[in-house]
Amino acid sequence: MNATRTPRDKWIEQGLQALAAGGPDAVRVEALAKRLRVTKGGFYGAFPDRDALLEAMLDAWERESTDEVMDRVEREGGDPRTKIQRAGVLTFSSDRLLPIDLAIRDWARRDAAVAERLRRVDNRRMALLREMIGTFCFDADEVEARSLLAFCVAIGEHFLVADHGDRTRAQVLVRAADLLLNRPLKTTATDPAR
Amino acid sequence: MNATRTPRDKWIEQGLQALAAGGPDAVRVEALAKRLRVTKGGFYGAFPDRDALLEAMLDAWERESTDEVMDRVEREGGDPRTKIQRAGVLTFSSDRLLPIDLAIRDWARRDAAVAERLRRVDNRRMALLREMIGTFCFDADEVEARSLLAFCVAIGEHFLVADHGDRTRAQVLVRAADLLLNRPLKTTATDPAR
DNA sequence: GTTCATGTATACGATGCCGTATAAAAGCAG
DNA sequence: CTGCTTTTATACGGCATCGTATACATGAAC
Repeated sequence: MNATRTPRDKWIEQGLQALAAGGPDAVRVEALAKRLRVTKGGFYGAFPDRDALLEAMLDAWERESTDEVMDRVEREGGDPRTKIQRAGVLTFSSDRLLPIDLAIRDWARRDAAVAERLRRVDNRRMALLREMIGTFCFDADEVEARSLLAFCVAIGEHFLVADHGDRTRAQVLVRAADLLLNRPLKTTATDPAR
Repeated sequence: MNATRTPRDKWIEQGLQALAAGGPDAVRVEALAKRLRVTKGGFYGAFPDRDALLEAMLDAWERESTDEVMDRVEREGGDPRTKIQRAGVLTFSSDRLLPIDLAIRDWARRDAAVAERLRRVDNRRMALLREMIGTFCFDADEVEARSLLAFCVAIGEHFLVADHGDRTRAQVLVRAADLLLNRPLKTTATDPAR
């Protein structure tokens, strides 16, 4: 019936890899074909044109990075903090999803349709963050601010190249997470006494 | 003596605009020539090849976004917080520098040489942040964490598309800045009493 | 105004890419 | 095995781009 020797999914997956590695401009039909050890002949049977592949890639990414992650987070349960941490791990520690995510963010700066998709995804992630931070912080404005900070650091961290002296980036991130996610947020500082 | 009708600088500037608008792949000799209302004939008198232009663009950007900004910050003086805020304004509120900065960050994820330049720039910015935050926070680890948070939000903010309900992004950012940069960092929350 | 250097236009070959057309090949049904 | 369907290879036209070559134009020096 349907043979489908190298199916749509293979093109989409290879396209996402190319996107992650070189941005949307790197998603080129013939290059993907080469990596699939095939010529582009079959591509135009699976997709009308290159734009259709880009759309399908975005569909796949959106589904994978919302529904699938959320499903797993909910299914495995746990308290709010555990859930949000798992969501973070599932998307931002994934060698697979993270580079795609970052590439799409840059892409979204130049393409309104991509930005619209990213908005849906980001809003769901922000909702998770709000929920978690709202369990220990009761000022709605501050919840929003902390959520934004947490999200920005999860993303922005990968766009910074600064060093931290003796410390590793991971160590600094742990401390930053403490500041944002621990209840008292006691500061070391400012000793009004002296 | 030297005529230089459309000099190197024009090509570099136009190249940076193209970079900001479409990433490194958008820096194409003939496209730049068109925008300069010229053909590419003269380009290869000013640069040996396209790569030389990219290098020159990075040189110009690096100089402009470190030395020039730092010079102005130092020259105009003020207390630490004023200085760091001015540095932030000069680079991240500039309609000119900001898009270039973001494009270079994405570029750096794929090109080690670009990443090395960005490292120099980011390290100088982090030094400013540490200096400022160190004026009210005396735990070195926390200074580092807050500096990273501040930097990440300055960058990451532009890669997020989430909404914030009734609030504007700017309002949430103000609150976030309060959390990071105001001394007590007292949290609303957690009332250990109840 | 003549001369010279330098920037500029135009034409060229080479490459890489898209999308189409057509023929070969490989799987499936009977 | 035969015939049909689906995937693949190959070849093509068209376009954009790079970098080179060469002739033209323009400003500066004299």
